[in-house]
Amino acid sequence: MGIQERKEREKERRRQQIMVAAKRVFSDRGFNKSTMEDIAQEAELSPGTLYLYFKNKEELYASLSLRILQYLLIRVEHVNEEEDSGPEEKLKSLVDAMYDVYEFDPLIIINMFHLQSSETLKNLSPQLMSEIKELSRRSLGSIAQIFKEGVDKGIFVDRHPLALADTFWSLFSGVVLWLTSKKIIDEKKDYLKQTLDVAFEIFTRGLRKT
Amino acid sequence: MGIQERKEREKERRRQQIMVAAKRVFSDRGFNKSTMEDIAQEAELSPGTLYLYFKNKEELYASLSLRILQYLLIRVEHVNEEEDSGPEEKLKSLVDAMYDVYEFDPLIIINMFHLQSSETLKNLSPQLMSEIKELSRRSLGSIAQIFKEGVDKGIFVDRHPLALADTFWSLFSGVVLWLTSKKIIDEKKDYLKQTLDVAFEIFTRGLRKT
Amino acid sequence: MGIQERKEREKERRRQQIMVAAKRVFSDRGFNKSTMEDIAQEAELSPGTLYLYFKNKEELYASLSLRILQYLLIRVEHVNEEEDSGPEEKLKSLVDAMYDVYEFDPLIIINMFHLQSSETLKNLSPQLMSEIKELSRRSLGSIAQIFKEGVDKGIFVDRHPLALADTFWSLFSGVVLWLTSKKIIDEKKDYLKQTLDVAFEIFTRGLRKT
Amino acid sequence: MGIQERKEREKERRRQQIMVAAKRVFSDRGFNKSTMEDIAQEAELSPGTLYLYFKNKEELYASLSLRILQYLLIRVEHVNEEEDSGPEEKLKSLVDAMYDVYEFDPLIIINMFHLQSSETLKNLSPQLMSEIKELSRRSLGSIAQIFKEGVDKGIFVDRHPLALADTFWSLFSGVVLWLTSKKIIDEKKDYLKQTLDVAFEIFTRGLRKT
DNA sequence: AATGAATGAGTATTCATTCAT
DNA sequence: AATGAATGAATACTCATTCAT
Repeated sequence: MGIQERKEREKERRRQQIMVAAKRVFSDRGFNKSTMEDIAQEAELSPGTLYLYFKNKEELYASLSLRILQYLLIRVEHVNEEEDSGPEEKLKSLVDAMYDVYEFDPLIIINMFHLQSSETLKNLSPQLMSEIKELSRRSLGSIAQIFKEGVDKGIFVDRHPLALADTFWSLFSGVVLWLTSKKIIDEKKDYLKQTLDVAFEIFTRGLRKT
Repeated sequence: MGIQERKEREKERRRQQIMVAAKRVFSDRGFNKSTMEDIAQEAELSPGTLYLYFKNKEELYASLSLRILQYLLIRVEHVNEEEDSGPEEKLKSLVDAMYDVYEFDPLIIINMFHLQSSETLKNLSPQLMSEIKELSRRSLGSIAQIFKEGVDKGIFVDRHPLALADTFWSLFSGVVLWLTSKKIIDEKKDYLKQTLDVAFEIFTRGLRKT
Repeated sequence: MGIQERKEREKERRRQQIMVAAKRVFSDRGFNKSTMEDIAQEAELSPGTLYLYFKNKEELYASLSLRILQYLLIRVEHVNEEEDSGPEEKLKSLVDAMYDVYEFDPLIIINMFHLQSSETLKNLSPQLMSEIKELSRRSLGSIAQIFKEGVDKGIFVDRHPLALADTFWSLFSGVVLWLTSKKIIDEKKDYLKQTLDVAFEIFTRGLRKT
Repeated sequence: MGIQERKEREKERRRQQIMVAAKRVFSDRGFNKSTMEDIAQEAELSPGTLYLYFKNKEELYASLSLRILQYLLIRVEHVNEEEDSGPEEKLKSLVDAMYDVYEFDPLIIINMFHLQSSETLKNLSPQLMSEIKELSRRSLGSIAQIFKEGVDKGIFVDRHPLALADTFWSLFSGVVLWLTSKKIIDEKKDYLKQTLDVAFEIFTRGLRKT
């Protein structure tokens, strides 16, 4: 391993360290209430150091989103590659994948939502932004592929696969957001898994042709 | 009409004037990018005046949410009161009601989501907060009532009515949020209504017992 | 005096108050070492208030320059309007005017120099910038007019009046800057008036045709 | 050549390398907008290395000034050593020398001016500061010597030679600064040489006794 | 009741300088 | 000697909120 390579690895480790801290702080306080100072403290670094690895606060935040999207894409593509599964089985695997993604980082939904603000996107480097767009597009496309297979085989109702993919994703993110919200308002917990189960069950039933 | 009462009415009118302005500004720029100055200007009032009617920025925002929730509750209760309708018809009316609520104020979803931030809730007066909680609870309860009827009559699958209500609400808010988000990222438009139709159709199909 | 007018006057007074404080602080420490906090303190105001009257630090600084330029232009035009004076007398009056301008605000030279930085001009509002340019142009034009008269009457050497005006201004500003600089390096004082006298005397002699 | 000496020479070469880079960067962006990082990059060194050769940013900047002053002194003393020239010829040579100095480093004027800031001088080592003072004093003294000769021989007007030297230097630096400034404000160019010619011509004429 | 000028705490970002390697 | 990653103090600017009029 050359010096160059070792340095590269060290640098990547630092980036990860910062992202882990940022994730914790952003999760706790949300984007606007989190300060770079907070994140620096959490990472046991100085504020200045953060800027050696991320152009600005927005880009640090977006980098978190990118990481989740990457994980999401990998999982979804993996589902699509299951050779022996039919559409129904793949849909089930997809639901499992979504659980995993959520557990990998519960922030995923809020991240995705945050990216909505056009103001936000102003400070993102074009490169990072196009990466995010691309990943988002590919993930959804991959999900749509599963539905297309079901539709083509006459197993799922004949609707546009992308509309089905949007519905699937909306159902997932809607439940997560809504229950996260309720958790705080009503102080209830752990209702999430059950509701997700009910939601996906009904969705799957509704999807079947007969 | 006594002087007292006339004053009260005048005060309420002012509140409404401010809320209308606030809704426009918040819709445009989102909560964090909107300044009290902006809202005051939109309402053709001075910043100081806003504080005569609302304790702070958070409370002004939450008041908007409250108004939408009130409208939501009225619509949903109205659906429940339809004497001659069966569960399927009521579900259909409910979907129509959701469209109306969304058109009454597209911010509804984002508002609901904003309330999630625990930081936010710190600045809310206990009274306003309990009103919001109560309305939220009653609206959901009223939605659940529709599902309960369907379940009881053996028309809908036998799941907990509140879980069904949560799913219904999640599906609606998820679609709105997700497509709002996509609109900006992918520059597409008007896909919302179609996707909502597909989503609710599948949900309704999935809900039926056979 | 109407309320509107009184308010306008009050506002102008505040602007002046801030400019006086800014002038003191900038004189003391120079542009870069002066903080808005310093100026606010000197003006016995809060930092935020400064921004109610000036868009940013650059614009506050440039406003000082503008004021001096206005004074300069008035003085120089006044010289040009002397009916009974010949070019020599006007040149003498011009020198007196320059003394006055310097005493009105010794910062004038440094201000003019500061405006040189193209970086600086980026933050100026186009309006303020064009005002400064215009005043600068007119002042120099007015000075050139004096020289033109002398040249036309065959009293001054036949050189381009604008070049003579530039030389005159350069001599003045050069002496001020250089001696200001020396004052600090060598801790000498009061040498300025003498040197300016010598400088202008030689310039005037050199200007005469024979 | 001993090892000690070779090291010394190597060290001096590095210093020069840094100063060349610094001159380029400072010329481009001015003192405040230039970062040590910029200079290090231009010199193809790391920021840390700069501090091995210069105590701080101020001292690096002042070292540039010192170098120009050294060049100035050499040129001026050379003029004084012209055996067969009379005061008028020497004055002409002096003007040529000033052109050369300016071309050697156009920053000279701005450098000299920068040293004015008393804040700046706080960070200079006493040694460097006294060197600069000394060089400045000797250069001016050498210029004054030329004027003294002219005054003594009855060729130049009878004024204090040092005052004449200050005037001469002020005229030169004033023209350079003023036209540099105008170049940016009015977008004109190449007017410098002409104006300097006019300025020095008038100065020379004004200096002659009759 | 209404105003709107004033406040001042809060924060992202920069960059000269240091120091472990 | 040279590096360059890390530091953290410094600062322009914003904006929710107050309060004298």
